[in-house]
Amino acid sequence: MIDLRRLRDDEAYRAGAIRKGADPADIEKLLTADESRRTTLTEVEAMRAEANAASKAIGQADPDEREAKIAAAGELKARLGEVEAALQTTQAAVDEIVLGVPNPAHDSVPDGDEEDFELITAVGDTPPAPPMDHADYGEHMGWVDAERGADVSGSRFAYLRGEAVLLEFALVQFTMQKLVGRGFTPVIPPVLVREQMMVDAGFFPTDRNQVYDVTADELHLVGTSEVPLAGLHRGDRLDGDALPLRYAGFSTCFRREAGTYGKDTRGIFRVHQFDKVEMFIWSTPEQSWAEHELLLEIEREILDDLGLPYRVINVAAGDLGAPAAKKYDCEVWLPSEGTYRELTSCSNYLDYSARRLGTRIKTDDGSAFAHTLNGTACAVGRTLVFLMEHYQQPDGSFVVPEVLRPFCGLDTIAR
RNA sequence: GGAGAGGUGGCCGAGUCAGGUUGAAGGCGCUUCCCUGCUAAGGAAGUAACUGUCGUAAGGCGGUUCGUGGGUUCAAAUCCCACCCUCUCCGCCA
Repeated sequence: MIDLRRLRDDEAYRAGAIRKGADPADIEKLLTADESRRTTLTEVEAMRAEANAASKAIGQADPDEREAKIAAAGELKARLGEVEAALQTTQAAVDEIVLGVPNPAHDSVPDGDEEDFELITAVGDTPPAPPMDHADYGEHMGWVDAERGADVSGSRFAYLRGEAVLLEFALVQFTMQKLVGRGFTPVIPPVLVREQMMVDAGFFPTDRNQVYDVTADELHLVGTSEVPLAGLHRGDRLDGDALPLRYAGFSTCFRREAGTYGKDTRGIFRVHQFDKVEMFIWSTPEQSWAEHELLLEIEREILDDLGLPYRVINVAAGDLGAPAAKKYDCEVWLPSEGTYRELTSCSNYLDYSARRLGTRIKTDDGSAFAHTLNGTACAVGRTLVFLMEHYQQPDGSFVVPEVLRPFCGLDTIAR
């Protein structure tokens, strides 16, 4: 949620929101609505003070004065009711717009849209297409059964079988071990959450149609463990000395992928269900940019360890999600398509999410909102896609990346 | 799934079944000071959050909050309704 006061007072802040595509007219409307809300609030509070004083006086009044005083207080209350109704109206006007205003982009974020990213670095060679793309190769190895998946659950569902499952577990173990070494606390969170959690984590109402609902119990399947990880400190007052708090969540992720018909229909590149290790950090405002770089460093290290060629981009303002002030994408070379495709990313939300979550940090002179950051450590299914293309051999066999061998006990898998 | 008990400030815990100076007794913890070779013990004072507004500031004046949301009332921690959560017992279960 946007900081209304800063939006009012800080020109650059406002400009950052507009760079992300916020309508300047909406912002004007919001500021006007908030102005009128605060005026009305002052009025209401003055009247409440009067009413409170009147009630208090009744408690101390002589019995014979009571009747008159109660009647007077009653009138006061009626008038108060009218002004309170007006307050509700202005508050509703603010609420309607405020959740739609995105977090302003950071100064270091380039202007523009999807294609206007800033290239940070590119690592490794970009090989030509292998004999089989990942979809064919998955079938060849008996690792992916998309047909049966579709029979059982519909399109974009697949069975993962055989060594692919062992590779999945190896990836998870490898990633977790690395993160524990970096001071992350491993977490397996709930994957079904209440509506309020979705709202507080910033996914509702904007991404409602991407989420599966379990209507009978009014629960929602999370699209990422970021949601329940955000809930881990909702409403807390954190001790500044204990920060940063780093969590590594492992969970299955469920996404409806509405609006992607026809895109990425081969194999398991884009599916409704996959497993992911997600990093989530609670930080002080002073530390958060350093933590953002740390997330990128870890993501790069994982890709380096897996021997995948990739590039890092600084995503342009217009292509950032609403809560992110800055986001790096790590895009890995997908040989069959001859292009880089997103595998991981990391974002700094600053205090945008914490404001809604109500997560504060105790400070000497009061409190401040925490900063939250998140990043993909390993999106398992999609990582397998890249491994299948980069590690398949001309004879159809598969060479297991060095770093995964200790975790799955395999080195070369022949067919 | 059935039956009960309960959710109060950083923590413990009164107050709720006679609604009114109770934002909330008492204790613990914490901060400052006094005493004291040091420490412990003892003594004194202070100690909720959020928010509006005024002020350069210290701070002042208000509002809101006793699980959450509604309701009754001039007035609600206290009464009513719904929901959430925790605990105990029974049943069921990986």
